[in-house]
Amino acid sequence: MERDTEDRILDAAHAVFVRRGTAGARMQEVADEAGVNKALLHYYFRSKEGLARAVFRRAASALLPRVLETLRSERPLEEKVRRVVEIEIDVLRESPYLPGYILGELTHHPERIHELFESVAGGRLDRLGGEVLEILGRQLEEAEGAGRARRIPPEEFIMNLISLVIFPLAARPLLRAVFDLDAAGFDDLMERRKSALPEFFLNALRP
Amino acid sequence: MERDTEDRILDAAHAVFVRRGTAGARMQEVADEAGVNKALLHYYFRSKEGLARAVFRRAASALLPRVLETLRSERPLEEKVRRVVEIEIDVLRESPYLPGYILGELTHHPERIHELFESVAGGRLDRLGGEVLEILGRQLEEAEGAGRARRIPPEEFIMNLISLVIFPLAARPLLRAVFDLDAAGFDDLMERRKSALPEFFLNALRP
DNA sequence: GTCTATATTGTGATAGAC
DNA sequence: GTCTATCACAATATAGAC
Repeated sequence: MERDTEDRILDAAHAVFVRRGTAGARMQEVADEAGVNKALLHYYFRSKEGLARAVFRRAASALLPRVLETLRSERPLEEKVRRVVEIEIDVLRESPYLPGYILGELTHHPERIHELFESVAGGRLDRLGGEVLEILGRQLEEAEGAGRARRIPPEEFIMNLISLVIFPLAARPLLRAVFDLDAAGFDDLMERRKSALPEFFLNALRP
Repeated sequence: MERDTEDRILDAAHAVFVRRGTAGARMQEVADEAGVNKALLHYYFRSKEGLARAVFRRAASALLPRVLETLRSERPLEEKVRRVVEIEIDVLRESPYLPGYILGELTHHPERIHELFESVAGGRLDRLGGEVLEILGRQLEEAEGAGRARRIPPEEFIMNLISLVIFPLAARPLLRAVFDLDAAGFDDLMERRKSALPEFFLNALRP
């Protein structure tokens, strides 16, 4: 059965906007990709800006919520690290343009951060962030008390983990050039990273 | 004394293109910022694409060469780590949009990677990359032999170091939102990072 | 080298038939 | 809801005077 037209348009817009960036995307290309007429895009989303917001919200939803939920859970730290790494690498293998798109949008349209807020935790990203910090802070203190970890603030924990996972995928073309890798070589590198990265990261936490 | 007109235009274009992204930048805005007429931009750079290439090359030159040179030198590993962190944080404090711009451009115009090649090492980025890998590989082996480090491939060393330095600056608006920081709070975080990050990273290398 | 004026095309958006 | 036709203007690029 055919999907809803609105959904088809949003799917098409997602593909086009993420690949080209909002400013570089063309409404005509979205219409072609969705197999409908340009006018329909305006019927459903009123303007290019409206479509851009919807796409950005959806893109952010694909990346953030699962990671934040994992970090907020009561699993042990070691498991959190392994899960976050695996989730992100798997999601982004299917969507190689996603991290570059989000970082580019945040840079060139900083006001889009509001969309990101609304796409997560019902607009209370700061509150969710606070919860995550609290839980991680507690876990890190416990690990420190038990001599299993050195002292490290939860902000640093999150920032470093996310950096290590996302950046190589956002900088894919650059890394491929510097390391002289073809597409398959890069995929191998990422597959190895699923175990190498947790090892590296957990080693950094040792006392 | 007045600078060269061509330089003034390139400076203006750099400011505008980095802030707006290539697709979002307007030639009129560049002309206004440079204090000249639109037509002059075409006189010096022929087309918007020509200007975009010049800007991208220049932006890449601000980030990559110093880091690659540092990594290629014969300094001890510990010092390399500290220097790379300090250089990048200082450069990017002055140019907050730079990493997001570069990652966005690489995502939306992957062919720009050629500009990046030419801006570094006279077009032999892969060769320079190879040299860096060789030197770092040797240093890491020595450290491993002396029991000062665990086994880690040089690709992983570079990838992880660069990720940890650049990503938080590229994702600045996101981190500010999640951690609920104002501009000054974020600057503090980065200043602390100059010592916290080398500590974290070097700890990860221990056997 | 630098400007004004203009050509030309691209692009988001709307009106109105079906 | 979906289409065709068209508008209005934005944006790159060029011609030609000074």
